[in-house]
Amino acid sequence: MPAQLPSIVDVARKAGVSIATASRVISSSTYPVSATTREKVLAAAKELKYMPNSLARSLKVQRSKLIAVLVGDNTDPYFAQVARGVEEIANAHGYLTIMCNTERDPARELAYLQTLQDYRADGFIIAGSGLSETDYAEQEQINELVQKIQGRGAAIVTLSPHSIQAPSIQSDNIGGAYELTSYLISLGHRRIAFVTGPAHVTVSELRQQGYTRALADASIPFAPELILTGDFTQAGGERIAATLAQMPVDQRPAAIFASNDETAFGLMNGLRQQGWRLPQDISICGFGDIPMAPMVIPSLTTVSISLRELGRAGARKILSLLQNHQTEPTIEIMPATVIKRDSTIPHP
Amino acid sequence: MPAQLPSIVDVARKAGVSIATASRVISSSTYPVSATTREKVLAAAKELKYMPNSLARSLKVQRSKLIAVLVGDNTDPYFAQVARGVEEIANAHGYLTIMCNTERDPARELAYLQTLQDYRADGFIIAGSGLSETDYAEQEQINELVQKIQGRGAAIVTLSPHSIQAPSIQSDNIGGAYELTSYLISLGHRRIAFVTGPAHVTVSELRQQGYTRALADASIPFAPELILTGDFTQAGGERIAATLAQMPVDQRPAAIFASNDETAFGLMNGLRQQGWRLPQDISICGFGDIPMAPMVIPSLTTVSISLRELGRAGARKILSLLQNHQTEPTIEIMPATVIKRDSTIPHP
DNA sequence: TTGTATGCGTTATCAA
DNA sequence: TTGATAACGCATACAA
Repeated sequence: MPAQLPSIVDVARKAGVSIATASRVISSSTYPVSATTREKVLAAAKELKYMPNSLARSLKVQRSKLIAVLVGDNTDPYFAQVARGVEEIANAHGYLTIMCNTERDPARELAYLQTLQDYRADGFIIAGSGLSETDYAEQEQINELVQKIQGRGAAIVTLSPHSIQAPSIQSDNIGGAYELTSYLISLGHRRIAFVTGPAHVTVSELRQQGYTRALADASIPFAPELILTGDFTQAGGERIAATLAQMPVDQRPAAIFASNDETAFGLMNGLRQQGWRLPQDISICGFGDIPMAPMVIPSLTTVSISLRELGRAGARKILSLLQNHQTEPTIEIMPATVIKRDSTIPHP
Repeated sequence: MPAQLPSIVDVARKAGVSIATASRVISSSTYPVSATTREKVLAAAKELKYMPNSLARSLKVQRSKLIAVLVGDNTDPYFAQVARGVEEIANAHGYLTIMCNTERDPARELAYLQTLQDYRADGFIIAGSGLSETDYAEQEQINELVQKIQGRGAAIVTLSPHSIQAPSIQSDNIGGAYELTSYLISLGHRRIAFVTGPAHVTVSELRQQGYTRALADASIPFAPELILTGDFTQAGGERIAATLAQMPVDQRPAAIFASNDETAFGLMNGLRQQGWRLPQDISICGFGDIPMAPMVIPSLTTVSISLRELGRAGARKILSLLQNHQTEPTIEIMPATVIKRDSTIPHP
């Protein structure tokens, strides 16, 4: 038998004022209320330990102060950092952050969009799971839903390339990969392998573009056999390490650029188990600069994309969109910087 | 000029039925509705692309289907795993998970509790930030708030020792630490150091208890100088490594038990910089078994406490509490198991 | 099986 | 400056 919480009606009664005036002081409206009655209301509220019902308020004012952050997996350091940045800004502005793990599954992404549309979330930050594939089943429904969400005045921002038509803030995947590859080249490496992420994940594809361009700009011929298929996991990296060990010695790459840090860790671990010495036998680098990157031995050369700042920027964008309603799919790029560490050394 | 979304009134009108019947089929109530009218309503809803307003529903039925998960920092792998487990179960049961980073600050914890009480969250999972200190300023307010939350039928569960009086599910910190210490002893070590967490963090204190008991049971005298003060961070571990290197050789520990994995990583890194060889010069182990633990070299011996399962258990507990209203501060213990890896070797 | 009407707790409009 | 009341969108007790 749960007890009822006092409502604003109780506060008004106890203070001996109308429910309207009670509401005015509680909601700290700009509407004029005399100092004395304000005090009375405040006193009554405190005495009753009144706590406003945000659901009722949200229903009435048509904004929930809820922000959904859709991530592939909140356990992944990449998404964790982004989500943290979002929560930081959101919380500072009185918004709540709802964590949605889509598992990079469009069906789950759609389901969460739907659920949070039902809750009338004010903002949606799509942090990942951007698939380049243009024909997955949910595509159409998602786009339609996005339209409705924007139509009712809610804001959507994507933080990676995505089929969703909405403003986007992205880290400089191409530029970062270009710089990193160029750095490897400057170290004297020419046979540089690239490990992709899961199929159709756009950030991986963009990084590959940067890699390809850097090679081209250095007039290094592209070698298809040096493109290895990973999946953004450590296990995937280890699998590739096994493959690498099978390659004829003269075909082996002198350096490997893994499209994310986890994969690089898997590579390091796997290669070491095969008896390779790091970084003497091969230079390895990753992408993302997750917290563990400086900790491993040898410390990992990688690209820092300031995930937390990306999350902050996304949240700020949501807040500004909520002010001046805009839906054009503009795109802002956040800088990425190469972090040189010990896992990459000059070519012998 | 945001467009209005269709309401159930529109659906009812379009279907040519009363609001009540429309509501019955939309909310899939058990209330009998003829097949034909049901079809009409469904058709109207689909045509209007109707999406129910969860805020209104929540306000009416007095349950929000919101679960708050209070963590110290969602970026910390410990909390990330727990939160993932919570979200997994919550989502499967139609609940939304709200991420609250308290930064281990009681003031922020209180603020979030308050905010989510305002949103009438159905469940609160306090995953961390349990302080053993009994006299921080917010103590009283938090307890009072907890009473009100439980009083209105919402559920609270803590996942670590906490001053909050509520059902709790905890991993076996004492037992795990006891087993781990015993394992070190079985390897022949006698001078075993213990690195604490931040002051007053209870999980750290419990782990220390396990450590102390294991020593006592093995009749190894307790050496106060072997208790080192850490803070659960890598940087803290590195700091301690520097201290360790200063110690007279004959006073140095043969093994170190760091109260969490991050600290152990910091130790490993710091000691290596001082020229120590691992694990030959010293055995190191941690607590938590975060994803990185098997990846570092040497792989880290630690205690696995199945964080994700802890999160799941917490969420399940919330769901069951929502059924049979209970507030007694019972406590369930989840097993912890020692994971033996390469960072610990027999004493020479 | 369907419909009417009330209320969940707010805010906002209008009149006083 | 204050107050009565409608409305936000939905679910349900009660009537029919």
